Amino acid sequence: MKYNIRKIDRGIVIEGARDFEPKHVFECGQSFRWDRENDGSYTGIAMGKVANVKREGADIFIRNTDIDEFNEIWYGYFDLDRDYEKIKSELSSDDDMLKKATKFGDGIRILNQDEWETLISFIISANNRIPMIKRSVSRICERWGKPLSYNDRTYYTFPEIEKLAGAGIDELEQCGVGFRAKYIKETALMVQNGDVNLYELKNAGYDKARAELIKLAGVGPKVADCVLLFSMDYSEAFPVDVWVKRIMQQFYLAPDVSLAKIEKYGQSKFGKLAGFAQQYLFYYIRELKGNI
DNA sequence: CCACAGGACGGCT
DNA sequence: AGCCGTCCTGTG
Repeated sequence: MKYNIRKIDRGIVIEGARDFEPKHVFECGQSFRWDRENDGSYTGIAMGKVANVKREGADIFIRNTDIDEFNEIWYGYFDLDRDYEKIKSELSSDDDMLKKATKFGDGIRILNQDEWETLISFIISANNRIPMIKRSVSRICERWGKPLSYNDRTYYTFPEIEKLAGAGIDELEQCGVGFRAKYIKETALMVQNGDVNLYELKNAGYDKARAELIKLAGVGPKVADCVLLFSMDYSEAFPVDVWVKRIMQQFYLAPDVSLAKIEKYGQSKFGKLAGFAQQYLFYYIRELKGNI
Protein backbone atom coordinates (compact mmCIF):
# COMPACT_ATOMS: atom_id res chain seq x y z
CA MET A 1 0.00 0.00 0.00
CA LYS A 2 1.15 3.51 -0.79
CA TYR A 3 1.18 6.21 1.88
CA ASN A 4 2.32 9.80 2.08
CA ILE A 5 4.87 9.99 4.87
CA ARG A 6 5.80 13.42 6.18
CA LYS A 7 8.71 14.17 8.50
CA ILE A 8 8.01 16.22 11.64
CA ASP A 9 10.16 17.22 14.61
CA ARG A 10 11.40 13.89 16.14
CA GLY A 11 8.78 11.87 14.33
CA ILE A 12 6.74 11.17 11.21
CA VAL A 13 3.14 11.40 10.04
CA ILE A 14 1.29 8.87 7.92
CA GLU A 15 -1.11 11.10 6.03
CA GLY A 16 -4.59 9.82 5.32
CA ALA A 17 -3.96 6.48 7.00
CA ARG A 18 -7.09 4.32 6.75
CA ASP A 19 -7.88 1.38 8.99
CA PHE A 20 -5.56 2.40 11.80
CA GLU A 21 -7.22 3.05 15.14
CA PRO A 22 -4.57 2.99 17.90
CA LYS A 23 -7.08 2.12 20.63
CA HIS A 24 -8.21 -0.95 18.71
CA VAL A 25 -4.73 -1.95 17.56
CA PHE A 26 -3.26 -1.78 21.07
CA GLU A 27 -6.22 -2.93 23.15
CA CYS A 28 -7.41 -5.92 21.13
CA GLY A 29 -5.25 -8.30 23.17
CA GLN A 30 -2.46 -9.00 20.69
CA SER A 31 0.31 -7.00 22.41
CA PHE A 32 1.05 -6.22 26.06
CA ARG A 33 3.63 -3.46 25.68
CA TRP A 34 1.60 -0.36 24.69
CA ASP A 35 0.07 1.98 27.28
CA ARG A 36 -2.46 4.74 26.85
CA GLU A 37 -1.35 8.27 27.73
CA ASN A 38 -3.56 11.10 28.99
CA ASP A 39 -3.73 12.64 25.51
CA GLY A 40 -5.11 9.42 24.00
CA SER A 41 -1.82 8.46 22.37
CA TYR A 42 -0.07 5.15 23.06
CA THR A 43 3.57 4.73 24.06
CA GLY A 44 5.14 1.34 23.63
CA ILE A 45 8.31 -0.66 23.23
CA ALA A 46 8.73 -3.01 20.29
CA MET A 47 11.57 -4.28 18.14
CA GLY A 48 14.05 -2.68 20.54
CA LYS A 49 12.57 0.83 20.08
CA VAL A 50 10.24 3.15 21.98
CA ALA A 51 7.57 4.98 20.05
CA ASN A 52 4.46 7.05 20.64
CA VAL A 53 1.47 6.65 18.33
CA LYS A 54 -1.49 8.99 18.01
CA ARG A 55 -4.33 9.42 15.56
CA GLU A 56 -5.42 12.96 14.75
CA GLY A 57 -8.24 12.88 12.25
CA ALA A 58 -7.04 10.84 9.29
CA ASP A 59 -3.36 11.20 10.21
CA ILE A 60 -1.26 8.82 12.30
CA PHE A 61 1.60 10.48 14.19
CA ILE A 62 4.52 8.27 15.19
CA ARG A 63 6.96 10.07 17.49
CA ASN A 64 10.53 9.17 18.43
CA THR A 65 11.30 7.78 14.98
CA ASP A 66 12.38 8.98 11.53
CA ILE A 67 11.56 8.05 7.95
CA ASP A 68 14.35 5.48 7.60
CA GLU A 69 13.39 3.72 10.83
CA PHE A 70 9.72 3.88 9.89
CA ASN A 71 10.44 2.14 6.59
CA GLU A 72 12.71 -0.40 8.24
CA ILE A 73 10.65 -1.25 11.35
CA TRP A 74 7.25 0.35 11.82
CA TYR A 75 5.85 -0.12 8.31
CA GLY A 76 6.12 -3.89 8.70
CA TYR A 77 5.28 -3.96 12.41
CA PHE A 78 2.00 -2.14 11.83
CA ASP A 79 1.15 -4.36 8.86
CA LEU A 80 0.81 -1.31 6.63
CA ASP A 81 1.14 -3.29 3.41
CA ARG A 82 -2.23 -4.96 3.97
CA ASP A 83 -5.61 -3.85 2.64
CA TYR A 84 -7.98 -4.05 5.59
CA GLU A 85 -10.91 -2.59 3.63
CA LYS A 86 -10.84 -5.66 1.45
CA ILE A 87 -10.58 -8.03 4.43
CA LYS A 88 -13.51 -6.40 6.22
CA SER A 89 -15.70 -6.45 3.15
CA GLU A 90 -14.93 -10.09 2.37
CA LEU A 91 -15.62 -11.13 5.97
CA SER A 92 -18.83 -9.08 6.15
CA SER A 93 -20.52 -10.31 3.02
CA ASP A 94 -23.07 -12.91 4.07
CA ASP A 95 -22.17 -12.82 7.78
CA ASP A 96 -24.16 -10.57 10.12
CA MET A 97 -22.01 -11.23 13.16
CA LEU A 98 -18.84 -10.20 11.30
CA LYS A 99 -20.64 -7.19 9.84
CA LYS A 100 -21.15 -5.96 13.39
CA ALA A 101 -17.74 -7.08 14.65
CA THR A 102 -15.78 -5.44 11.81
CA LYS A 103 -17.75 -2.23 12.24
CA PHE A 104 -17.10 -2.24 15.98
CA GLY A 105 -13.39 -3.07 15.63
CA ASP A 106 -12.84 -0.80 12.62
CA GLY A 107 -9.15 0.11 12.52
CA ILE A 108 -7.81 -3.08 14.10
CA ARG A 109 -4.57 -4.21 12.49
CA ILE A 110 -2.73 -7.46 13.22
CA LEU A 111 0.80 -6.49 14.28
CA ASN A 112 3.89 -8.30 13.07
CA GLN A 113 5.68 -8.73 16.39
CA ASP A 114 8.93 -10.39 17.40
CA GLU A 115 8.64 -14.19 17.65
CA TRP A 116 10.49 -14.57 20.95
CA GLU A 117 8.67 -11.79 22.77
CA THR A 118 5.32 -13.04 21.47
CA LEU A 119 6.09 -16.62 22.52
CA ILE A 120 6.95 -15.73 26.12
CA SER A 121 4.11 -13.19 26.39
CA PHE A 122 1.52 -15.75 25.34
CA ILE A 123 2.93 -18.45 27.63
CA ILE A 124 2.23 -15.93 30.38
CA SER A 125 -1.25 -15.35 28.94
CA ALA A 126 -2.35 -18.93 29.67
CA ASN A 127 -5.11 -18.96 32.28
CA ASN A 128 -4.40 -15.29 32.94
CA ARG A 129 -5.97 -11.85 32.41
CA ILE A 130 -4.66 -8.98 30.35
CA PRO A 131 -3.73 -6.53 33.18
CA MET A 132 -1.83 -9.33 34.95
CA ILE A 133 -0.05 -10.34 31.74
CA LYS A 134 0.99 -6.72 31.12
CA ARG A 135 2.28 -6.39 34.67
CA SER A 136 4.31 -9.60 34.46
CA VAL A 137 5.82 -8.80 31.04
CA SER A 138 6.70 -5.33 32.25
CA ARG A 139 8.48 -6.68 35.35
CA ILE A 140 10.42 -9.18 33.24
CA CYS A 141 11.57 -6.36 30.96
CA GLU A 142 12.55 -4.16 33.89
CA ARG A 143 14.62 -6.98 35.34
CA TRP A 144 16.37 -8.36 32.25
CA GLY A 145 15.77 -5.89 29.41
CA LYS A 146 17.86 -2.93 28.25
CA PRO A 147 16.85 0.58 29.35
CA LEU A 148 15.78 3.15 26.75
CA SER A 149 14.81 6.70 27.58
CA TYR A 150 12.09 8.79 26.00
CA ASN A 151 10.48 11.98 27.34
CA ASP A 152 12.38 11.72 30.65
CA ARG A 153 11.02 8.25 31.29
CA THR A 154 12.84 4.92 31.19
CA TYR A 155 11.48 2.03 29.16
CA TYR A 156 12.87 -1.49 28.95
CA THR A 157 13.24 -3.76 25.93
CA PHE A 158 12.11 -7.36 26.01
CA PRO A 159 15.07 -9.49 27.24
CA GLU A 160 17.22 -11.73 25.03
CA ILE A 161 16.68 -15.51 24.97
CA GLU A 162 19.89 -16.07 26.98
CA LYS A 163 18.70 -13.78 29.78
CA LEU A 164 15.58 -15.82 30.48
CA ALA A 165 17.35 -19.13 29.89
CA GLY A 166 19.73 -18.11 32.67
CA ALA A 167 17.07 -16.73 35.00
CA GLY A 168 16.12 -18.49 38.23
CA ILE A 169 12.63 -19.93 38.62
CA ASP A 170 12.31 -17.90 41.83
CA GLU A 171 13.33 -14.71 40.01
CA LEU A 172 10.68 -15.33 37.36
CA GLU A 173 8.10 -16.03 40.08
CA GLN A 174 8.91 -12.64 41.57
CA CYS A 175 7.62 -11.14 38.32
CA GLY A 176 4.16 -12.50 39.17
CA VAL A 177 3.96 -15.25 36.56
CA GLY A 178 3.10 -17.94 39.13
CA PHE A 179 3.12 -21.54 37.91
CA ARG A 180 4.23 -20.35 34.45
CA ALA A 181 7.76 -19.56 35.72
CA LYS A 182 9.00 -23.09 35.04
CA TYR A 183 7.47 -23.02 31.54
CA ILE A 184 9.29 -19.78 30.69
CA LYS A 185 12.63 -21.11 31.91
CA GLU A 186 12.16 -24.48 30.14
CA THR A 187 11.04 -22.88 26.86
CA ALA A 188 13.92 -20.38 26.95
CA LEU A 189 16.38 -23.27 27.36
CA MET A 190 14.76 -25.22 24.53
CA VAL A 191 14.94 -22.24 22.17
CA GLN A 192 18.51 -21.46 23.24
CA ASN A 193 19.55 -25.10 22.62
CA GLY A 194 17.91 -25.11 19.20
CA ASP A 195 15.42 -27.86 20.14
CA VAL A 196 12.98 -25.61 18.29
CA ASN A 197 14.33 -23.22 15.67
CA LEU A 198 12.00 -20.35 16.54
CA TYR A 199 13.15 -17.90 13.88
CA GLU A 200 12.81 -20.47 11.06
CA LEU A 201 9.17 -21.27 11.75
CA LYS A 202 7.92 -18.29 9.72
CA ASN A 203 8.92 -20.17 6.57
CA ALA A 204 8.09 -23.70 7.75
CA GLY A 205 4.39 -23.77 6.84
CA TYR A 206 1.48 -23.56 9.28
CA ASP A 207 1.18 -27.24 10.29
CA LYS A 208 4.89 -27.78 10.84
CA ALA A 209 5.36 -24.47 12.69
CA ARG A 210 2.40 -25.18 14.95
CA ALA A 211 3.63 -28.70 15.79
CA GLU A 212 7.08 -27.30 16.63
CA LEU A 213 5.67 -24.59 18.91
CA ILE A 214 3.55 -27.13 20.82
CA LYS A 215 6.75 -29.00 21.73
CA LEU A 216 7.68 -26.03 23.93
CA ALA A 217 6.77 -25.95 27.64
CA GLY A 218 3.57 -24.07 28.40
CA VAL A 219 2.57 -23.95 24.72
CA GLY A 220 -0.71 -25.61 23.74
CA PRO A 221 -3.02 -25.05 20.76
CA LYS A 222 -4.21 -21.58 21.75
CA VAL A 223 -0.80 -20.13 22.64
CA ALA A 224 0.73 -21.66 19.49
CA ASP A 225 -1.96 -20.10 17.29
CA CYS A 226 -1.44 -16.68 18.89
CA VAL A 227 2.31 -16.85 18.21
CA LEU A 228 1.67 -18.00 14.62
CA LEU A 229 -0.82 -15.19 14.00
CA PHE A 230 0.80 -12.28 15.84
CA SER A 231 4.46 -12.87 14.99
CA MET A 232 4.80 -15.25 12.04
CA ASP A 233 2.27 -13.95 9.53
CA TYR A 234 0.12 -17.11 9.54
CA SER A 235 -3.25 -15.47 8.98
CA GLU A 236 -4.90 -18.90 8.68
CA ALA A 237 -4.41 -19.39 12.45
CA PHE A 238 -7.67 -19.23 14.44
CA PRO A 239 -6.84 -19.02 18.17
CA VAL A 240 -9.80 -20.15 20.28
CA ASP A 241 -9.93 -18.67 23.76
CA VAL A 242 -12.95 -18.61 26.09
CA TRP A 243 -14.49 -15.58 24.35
CA VAL A 244 -14.14 -16.90 20.83
CA LYS A 245 -15.39 -20.25 22.08
CA ARG A 246 -18.54 -18.58 23.42
CA ILE A 247 -19.33 -16.61 20.27
CA MET A 248 -18.61 -19.57 17.98
CA GLN A 249 -20.68 -22.01 20.03
CA GLN A 250 -23.56 -19.58 20.37
CA PHE A 251 -23.74 -18.13 16.85
CA TYR A 252 -22.00 -20.50 14.47
CA LEU A 253 -22.05 -24.01 15.98
CA ALA A 254 -23.58 -25.73 19.03
CA PRO A 255 -23.03 -25.23 22.78
CA ASP A 256 -21.05 -28.43 23.29
CA VAL A 257 -18.57 -28.29 20.37
CA SER A 258 -14.94 -28.88 21.38
CA LEU A 259 -12.14 -26.32 21.07
CA ALA A 260 -10.39 -28.34 18.37
CA LYS A 261 -13.56 -28.54 16.28
CA ILE A 262 -14.21 -24.81 16.66
CA GLU A 263 -10.70 -24.13 15.39
CA LYS A 264 -11.12 -26.42 12.37
CA TYR A 265 -14.47 -24.83 11.59
CA GLY A 266 -13.02 -21.29 11.76
CA GLN A 267 -10.16 -22.24 9.48
CA SER A 268 -12.36 -23.92 6.88
CA LYS A 269 -14.96 -21.13 6.96
CA PHE A 270 -12.60 -18.15 6.82
CA GLY A 271 -9.48 -19.66 5.17
CA LYS A 272 -6.58 -17.21 4.99
CA LEU A 273 -8.75 -14.60 6.72
CA ALA A 274 -9.36 -16.78 9.81
CA GLY A 275 -6.95 -14.82 12.00
CA PHE A 276 -8.57 -11.51 11.10
CA ALA A 277 -12.07 -12.91 11.66
CA GLN A 278 -10.97 -14.23 15.04
CA GLN A 279 -9.54 -10.88 16.07
CA TYR A 280 -12.64 -8.87 15.13
CA LEU A 281 -14.89 -11.41 16.90
CA PHE A 282 -12.70 -11.57 20.00
CA TYR A 283 -12.48 -7.79 20.38
CA TYR A 284 -16.22 -7.36 19.79
CA ILE A 285 -17.43 -9.94 22.31
CA ARG A 286 -14.81 -9.12 24.94
CA GLU A 287 -15.39 -5.36 24.89
CA LEU A 288 -19.12 -6.02 25.23
CA LYS A 289 -18.37 -8.54 28.00
CA GLY A 290 -20.39 -11.18 26.23
CA ASN A 291 -23.55 -9.05 25.88
CA ILE A 292 -24.03 -9.43 22.16
C1' DC B 1 -13.91 -15.65 53.88
C1' DC B 2 -15.39 -17.41 49.30
C1' DA B 3 -16.43 -17.35 44.13
C1' DC B 4 -14.66 -16.44 39.94
C1' DA B 5 -11.52 -15.58 35.77
C1' DG B 6 -8.27 -17.68 32.45
C1' DG B 7 -5.15 -22.43 29.01
C1' DA B 8 -1.69 -26.19 29.63
C1' DC B 9 -0.68 -30.39 31.54
C1' DG B 10 -0.99 -34.96 33.34
C1' DG B 11 -3.62 -38.69 35.01
C1' DC B 12 -7.62 -41.04 34.22
C1' DT B 13 -11.02 -43.58 31.55
C1' DA C 1 -8.96 -39.85 21.79
C1' DG C 2 -11.71 -37.09 25.25
C1' DC C 3 -12.69 -35.48 30.07
C1' DC C 4 -11.36 -33.17 34.32
C1' DG C 5 -8.77 -31.64 38.47
C1' DT C 6 -4.93 -28.74 39.37
C1' DC C 7 -1.80 -24.93 38.76
C1' DC C 8 -1.29 -18.90 40.37
C1' DT C 9 -2.56 -14.19 41.09
C1' DG C 10 -5.39 -11.38 41.47
C1' DT C 11 -10.50 -8.75 41.84
C1' DG C 12 -15.51 -8.33 43.39
